Amino acid sequence: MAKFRRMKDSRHGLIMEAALKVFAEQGLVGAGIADIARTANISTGTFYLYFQNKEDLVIQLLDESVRVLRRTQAKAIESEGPPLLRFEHAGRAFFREFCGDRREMLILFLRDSVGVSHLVEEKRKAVFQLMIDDITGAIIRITGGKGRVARRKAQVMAVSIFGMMERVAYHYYIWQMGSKDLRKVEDEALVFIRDGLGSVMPKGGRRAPA
Amino acid sequence: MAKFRRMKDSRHGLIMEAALKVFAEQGLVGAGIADIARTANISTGTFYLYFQNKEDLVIQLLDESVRVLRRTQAKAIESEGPPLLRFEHAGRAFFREFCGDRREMLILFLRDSVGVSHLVEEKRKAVFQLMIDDITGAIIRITGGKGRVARRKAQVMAVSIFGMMERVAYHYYIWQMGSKDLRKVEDEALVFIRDGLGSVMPKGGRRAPA
Amino acid sequence: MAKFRRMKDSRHGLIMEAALKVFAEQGLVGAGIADIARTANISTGTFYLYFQNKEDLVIQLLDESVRVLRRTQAKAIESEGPPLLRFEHAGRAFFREFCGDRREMLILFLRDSVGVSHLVEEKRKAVFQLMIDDITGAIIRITGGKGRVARRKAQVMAVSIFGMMERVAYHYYIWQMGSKDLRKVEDEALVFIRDGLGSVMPKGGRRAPA
Amino acid sequence: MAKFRRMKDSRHGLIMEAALKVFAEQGLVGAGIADIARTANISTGTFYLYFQNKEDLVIQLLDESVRVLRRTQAKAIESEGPPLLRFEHAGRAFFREFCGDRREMLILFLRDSVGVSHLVEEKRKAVFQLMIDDITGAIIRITGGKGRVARRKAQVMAVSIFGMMERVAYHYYIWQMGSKDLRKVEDEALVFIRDGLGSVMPKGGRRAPA
DNA sequence: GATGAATGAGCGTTCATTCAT
DNA sequence: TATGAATGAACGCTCATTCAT
Repeated sequence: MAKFRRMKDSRHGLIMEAALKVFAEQGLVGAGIADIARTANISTGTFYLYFQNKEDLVIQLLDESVRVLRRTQAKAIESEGPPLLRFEHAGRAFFREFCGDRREMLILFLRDSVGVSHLVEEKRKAVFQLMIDDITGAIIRITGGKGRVARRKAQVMAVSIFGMMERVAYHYYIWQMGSKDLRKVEDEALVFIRDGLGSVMPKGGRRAPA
Repeated sequence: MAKFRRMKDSRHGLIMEAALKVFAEQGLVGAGIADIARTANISTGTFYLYFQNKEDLVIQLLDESVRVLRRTQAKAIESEGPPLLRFEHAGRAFFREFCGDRREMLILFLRDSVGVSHLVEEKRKAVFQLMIDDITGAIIRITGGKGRVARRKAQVMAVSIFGMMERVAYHYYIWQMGSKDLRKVEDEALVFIRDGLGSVMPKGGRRAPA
Repeated sequence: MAKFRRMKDSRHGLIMEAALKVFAEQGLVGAGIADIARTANISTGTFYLYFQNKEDLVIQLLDESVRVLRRTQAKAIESEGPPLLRFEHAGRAFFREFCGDRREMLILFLRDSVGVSHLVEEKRKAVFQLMIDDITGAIIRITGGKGRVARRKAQVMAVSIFGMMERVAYHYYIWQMGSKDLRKVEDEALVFIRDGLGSVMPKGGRRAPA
Repeated sequence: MAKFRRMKDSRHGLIMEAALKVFAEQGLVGAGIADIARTANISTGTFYLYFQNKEDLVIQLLDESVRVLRRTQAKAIESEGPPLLRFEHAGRAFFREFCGDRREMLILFLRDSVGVSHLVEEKRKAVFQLMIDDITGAIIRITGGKGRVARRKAQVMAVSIFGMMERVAYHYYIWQMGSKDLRKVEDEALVFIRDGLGSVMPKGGRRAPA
């Protein structure tokens, strides 16, 4: 549980941090094991003491990134207030605590791990499924929908919301295009989601944007 | 303009078709120039008569894919009816005519061209900017917003909508996860967008889903 | 059929010659692909145009060596004279035309290909079986033995004779230990075999040593 | 002398036993120091307390194997009866007590130590010389030959006989090809030798095969 | 003595790119 | 234009050996 609370504590974590940094700078393909090892101040041989191979590293990095992301989400969703507000908190946590504070993880997650190999892509599938399920559950809790139609509807929404968050993150945090006022961008994205959720809200649960 | 109306007409286009096929099957990293050449029934040497290098191929492929995508969008947006409906048509065209009919381009666009190299990533940035601008323009036309705030709002929406479409495409068309009823998925995604757009609509422009 | 009559004619053969030389000098383990390529005046990449990998090279080399060896044997066995004499010719051909003229093949065959990998060892098994069968057939022809007991006896003899030839070759040709008068060594080894064959000879087919 | 009477008594011997086992299973090249250490229940560091390096291990193993082999031979040769019979006993002892009971040593001796490195090959030369000298001595004792010609003749015979035994051992004990009735194989090999020895026997020392 | 984490030189192999034909 | 054999830099990975504890 505390295994990676501070990744730098262990050699294993140290290498992961170094890899994240190097990947963010050079891209996954452009970064060799030697680069990672150099950054982590170890030898290439030592790298293979902690990871089976480069693919294994990417998968572990993906795992860790998702663990971090879900932790921020879980904390936000457990905050006080009505469900919709807590949902909004989760969105804010994604932008601030993940995109902002763990930019390198974001880059690995959205950019470097895409289309790399069969195994990594399978891992991505699993990881996305997990995130989608989380969001789907939250939507169902908010909207109170029942039945398989409502479930599918909620799932499509979850996929949509996740896609939105991703692209906003890629656009404004990774590429740093468009408005630099990330707080406003974030607000508007969340309003968009809230209004999108409107159609499945039980009653007059929709309010004017803050 | 007519250069690629039918890619297979030219040698150049033939290679691009072959590359799309091979990339979709083996991934960009897993596919060598030799594989592409074999599929296109040419020699590796000939490949370099038409493309500077692999990167150039990817960039041209990206260009062509976006050209195709924008053509379907332009056609849909030019259809008859109120702006919101035409916007919806564009969404449908994306799913049916691009994701469905040009799956290989979709895969290149969303999977294989991600995080490949600096140059390709720059191209992606440019291409995404283009698409975002298209959508932003359409949103402004629909909502009639004015001023820089409305513009930024519209842009964030455009980014959000594009992200949604992407992830839905990736999830249901590339990974083929979740519901197999693509028509329903598509409907629900579009409803979600339409409701999201609600907050910036001039008046009671929102209707119940079809 | 004429594929390797003169190995140097083809690039493929050129590499094989180079490899034989390098292996004989540095041993199979001590010789890298780079060494072979340098000796053959090609690049490492070119090596892989002609051979799948190092193991494949060894197996092809083994194949070629055995082909050469069997050709000398076949030619000798087809000479004129009584069976026993022709058998003796084959022995002489082994020493002079294989051990003497193709020393590098001998070294690969008896030294470098031993215990290298599962695949190579399997190849060796097959190749030895072939040689043993050749000799077994010749013995049966000479002694006129019939039945399964005679066959097993002939096979054990064949294995024994082959082992003898091998060790004499290794001792005097590879290690170059003991007497330098290879002609005399060869004579005595062949006499030993002839006398050993005595026990299965039909009648008074045994003569005093020359 | 008593150092290895029971190899397992000492740590040193324990490692040697483990190495023999691992080499027989994985081949010398396929077996790493780590594998040997694991099998011997020690750490890789400890390995280097007892052996200078891998090469040293192989050389010591070769030494020990030959020591064991020569002990069985010496015991057999000291048995009662006429010289030729005692010689035959030695042959039987080789098959039963070495090939059969110490198969792992046989494998190291005939397969794994071949063509490994310059140093190991030198050791092999020395070790083979020793064995050849033993046999040469025995042959001279049996045949009563005198002079340098007889000596060379005896040496070639010794080399031949050793080669025979080797190949029979490799074929039937290591590869386990051909007849499974090892007793009969052994008988026939020994008869072959006895008859081969005939030419140098003083008088009518040759008998019909058993 | 005993450990086992750390090392790093070295290897086999790939593949985008070139160029003589 | 078209070819495809040739290139060689670059990579991932292994493993015998060392040494601080």
